[in-house]
Amino acid sequence: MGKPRVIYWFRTDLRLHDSPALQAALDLSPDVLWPIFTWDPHYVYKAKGGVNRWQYLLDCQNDLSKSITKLNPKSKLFVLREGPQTLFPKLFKAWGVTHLVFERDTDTYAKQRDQLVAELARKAGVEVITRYGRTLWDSDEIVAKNGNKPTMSIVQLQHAGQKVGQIPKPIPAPKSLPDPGGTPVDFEPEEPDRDPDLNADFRKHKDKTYSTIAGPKGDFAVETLEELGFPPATTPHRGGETIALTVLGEIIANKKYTATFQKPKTSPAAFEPQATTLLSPHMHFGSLSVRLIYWKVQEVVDGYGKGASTPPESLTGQLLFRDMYFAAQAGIGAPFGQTLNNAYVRFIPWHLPSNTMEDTDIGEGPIAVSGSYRVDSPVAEKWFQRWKYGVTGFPFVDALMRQLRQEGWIHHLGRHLVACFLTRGGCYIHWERGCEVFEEWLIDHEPACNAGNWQWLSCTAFFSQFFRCYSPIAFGKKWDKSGALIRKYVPELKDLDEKYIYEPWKAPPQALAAAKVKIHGDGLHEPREGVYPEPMLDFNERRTVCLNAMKVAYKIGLHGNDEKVKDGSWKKLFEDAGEKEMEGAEIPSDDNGSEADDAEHENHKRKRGTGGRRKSDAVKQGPMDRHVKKTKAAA
DNA sequence: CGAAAAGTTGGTTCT
DNA sequence: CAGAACCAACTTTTC
Repeated sequence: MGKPRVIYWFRTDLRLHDSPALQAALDLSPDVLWPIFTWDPHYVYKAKGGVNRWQYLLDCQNDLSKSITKLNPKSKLFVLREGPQTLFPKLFKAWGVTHLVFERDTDTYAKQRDQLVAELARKAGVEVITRYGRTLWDSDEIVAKNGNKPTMSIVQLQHAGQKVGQIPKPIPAPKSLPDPGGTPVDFEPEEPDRDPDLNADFRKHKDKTYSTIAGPKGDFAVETLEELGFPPATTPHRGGETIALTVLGEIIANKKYTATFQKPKTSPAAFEPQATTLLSPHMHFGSLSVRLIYWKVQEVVDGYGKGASTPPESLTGQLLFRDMYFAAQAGIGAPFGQTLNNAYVRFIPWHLPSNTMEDTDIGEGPIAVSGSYRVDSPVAEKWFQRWKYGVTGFPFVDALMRQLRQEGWIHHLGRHLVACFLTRGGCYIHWERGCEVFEEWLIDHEPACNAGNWQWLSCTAFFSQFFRCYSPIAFGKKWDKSGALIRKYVPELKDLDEKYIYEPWKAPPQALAAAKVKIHGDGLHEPREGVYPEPMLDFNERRTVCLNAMKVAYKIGLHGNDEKVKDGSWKKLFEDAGEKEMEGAEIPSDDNGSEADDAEHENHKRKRGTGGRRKSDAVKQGPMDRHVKKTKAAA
């Protein structure tokens, strides 16, 4: 056998610093090394991601490619426009590959994809080498040390982490890279299944991807938004390892900020600058190593002496929570992101529940939830649309939701507020609906952290003190009395008196006239200029309803894997307990119900299957990141 | 084992 | 206006 001819497959580790897998590739002393990125059809078509996250990905790829070229002018990031599942067998042969090296991925879809690729490599006689560097500790090792159970609390994670051992120290970036070999692509390209293209609505024109493997110019260049058919991004946040390292450098240069950071004391209303580090999207794309952050911060903390904050509030504490969610995901597996078949999450009969694969007749797989949901209550559906598009009539909620949609990022505590409001603290809508919206819009969207946090905030798992309920009025006021965040993101209210900025429906006519704003309608239909919607619900009333309903649900104590949850007999338990607020029960409302059907244009209707549910229920199609493997149902 | 304390980040009222 | 007491009461961890 000749000298190693190595493909380094970049995926969610778009960096050169502290990459154990890249180090492993270089340790082979390769004759040639191709740094490549493949277009995953799941990412392009099946995962709903707004243009802002795409922009961030392209930023990371462009920066990485430049950094590679700096180390070796003959090399760069070779972007191949075909799915890895079909591309690799052809590539192994055409390029004479001996080794394939990559960083292990974490979520269910990615693990299945990697398993398939490893099998294809084995058949082609290509050796596969993987390393792990996505979290502080290897999540599988954490699970093993936690008694083969998912980590459902930070204490469990900390104890398991101690048993696993010291967090690996960062590996320096390589000083040189081998030449790439030849890159013939004289084989038949294969287009992936584009149906459904969950991003179709966002595209300006049909995407031109997959027409040629090496891209429009045949040079394996990084793709553009134009090529993907997307309009320009709206986010001010930009990606790439160079920026990430600069930002990290600035953070640790401020020793006091770094060493005394206390998350609960950072303001969700701060935006220029924001109160937290905004390193999460860099961690998501792997343009910054979490271990590098950990050790750089720890160094500052060690040198700071008295007064430094400690986990879980401190900066490193935030990283521990991230690891906790990854190890929870690793321990629970495929059902982690859903209620159904998940023994670790409570069953609560929220409105707008997910359809199962059975419900929709689109097959079955390790993921039991189809990505679509049932409209059990027109009022709830309308509340959901108003929440999603930032027209609830509660200015702080709306400011946060609009900031999220425009910029792809909001402060963690802001996420708490809007999540609590949608679920247990207002609308009583299923956390999976909110999880899907975040999945679509967050530039730092991480399946494990997103689902975990939604479970936390809805008191479904990880957290249970449901009587602690965020107020859409009081919570924002505490941080931002003058309403600066509202004035920026809800410009209709920018001139309203401070006294009414959190509750504009209470403003007297003179105050509204002075601010040139009318309080009217539901925000979904009227022109937005000069008009701000009425509050969509009575918060205090709904808070009481939700809290009581949560109490009943906790007492009944069903979990996602209970037979009663699957066969629908849960309903009798709740009815016997005298509970009225639950899936299938219409929400009493003065005027909200009548217009609810109008909101339906936002989503495609999907044909219903035989799930034993009422035929009249409307069905909505949502994102399908968790929708891993669809095979036609046998029957 | 059982009781007590703790748990990343609530709200309101009173001092 | 900062801080404590209270609200009503969950699960996990510690002692």
